[in-house]
Amino acid sequence: MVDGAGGGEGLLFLTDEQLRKGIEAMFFAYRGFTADPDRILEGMDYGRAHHRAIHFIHRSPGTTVSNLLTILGVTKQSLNRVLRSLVEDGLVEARVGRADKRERHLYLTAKGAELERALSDAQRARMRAAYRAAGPAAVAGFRTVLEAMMDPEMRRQFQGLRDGGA
Amino acid sequence: MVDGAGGGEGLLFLTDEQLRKGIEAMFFAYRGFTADPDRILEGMDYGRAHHRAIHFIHRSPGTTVSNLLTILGVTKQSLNRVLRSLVEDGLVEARVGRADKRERHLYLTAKGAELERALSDAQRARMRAAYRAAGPAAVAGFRTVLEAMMDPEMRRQFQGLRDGGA
DNA sequence: AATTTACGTCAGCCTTGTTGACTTTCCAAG
DNA sequence: CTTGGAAAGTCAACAAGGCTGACGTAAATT
Repeated sequence: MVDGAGGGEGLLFLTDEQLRKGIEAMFFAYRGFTADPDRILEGMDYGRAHHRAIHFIHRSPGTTVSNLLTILGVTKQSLNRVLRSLVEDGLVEARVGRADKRERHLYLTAKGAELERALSDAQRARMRAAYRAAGPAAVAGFRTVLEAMMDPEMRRQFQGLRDGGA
Repeated sequence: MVDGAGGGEGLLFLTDEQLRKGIEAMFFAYRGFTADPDRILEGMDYGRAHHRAIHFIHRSPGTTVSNLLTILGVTKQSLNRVLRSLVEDGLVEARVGRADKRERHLYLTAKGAELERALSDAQRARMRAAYRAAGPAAVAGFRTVLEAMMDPEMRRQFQGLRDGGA
């Protein structure tokens, strides 16, 4: 740490300069964060939007389109385009709900799970390297600040999902 | 911290589940991170791309188009579209270099600086709140992990820029 | 003089967001 | 039972902002 962020000073480390560095760190880090999956996806007909859909279907199998809409924060029309191509290509299966036939429950096929694994392996590898380099205490701080940065609604989503809810 | 990331255990806290949570935290936090400026920009003719250009011109006044290209990681055609509208609208001034007349040195006008302030005030307010809620130790960890997550080239950019430099 | 560099621009394409209009299904009130 | 609204999902059309390719010009470099 070049500057005083890590010092033991009490409270007044929140200069505009400190905050600006945090902002830029988010910007550059997010680029790294998405770089590996983007590289895998390029050349296929898919993009980041497909990655996101696949990720959240994987982690909550059987979730509905509406659920996904809330989590991803896009319009249903936008999500639909992505979902349609994934279904057509046999990566995702959309089963009509038996309780409510309006709903589509989403599942990854074997092929979809395979792509999911390739994508998340790449992303996890970077995450793992960063975590290892930074150490457990830094990781805890990282997670704390990220949670504090979310919109309250998204934070609830995030925390709720952690306990494993579809 | 709900799970064991913050514990004092030696090394093996890097389960796939831990990593997945980190990945999702990045996703949700980045949404929050961009939400406030996006809200300000919507309605104007500008978007996130203009925000990024304005931000980096503000922090490195007199920077050239090439510099900006490297930092932002987009093509010149893409950046040019953004820059052209900012210059036309009188938010950015592009002065021909006196040492090297091929270069254009970029500066914010008073009007541009005003928008920059509105945007970064909003973003800093969120950052400040998150920092305050998380505390100094967490902030240090946050920055450490983010830096470790960047591509090496971008990390150099980031660290270089911290010491002040166009 | 020839080449390279920095920048600008035109044209066209792709991904991924948006809104608007529409169907099918469910449910609840009359 | 019917009807009317709400909810889930689909199709169409458009906009922002990435991209590549091709080309032009002025200035610097060799």
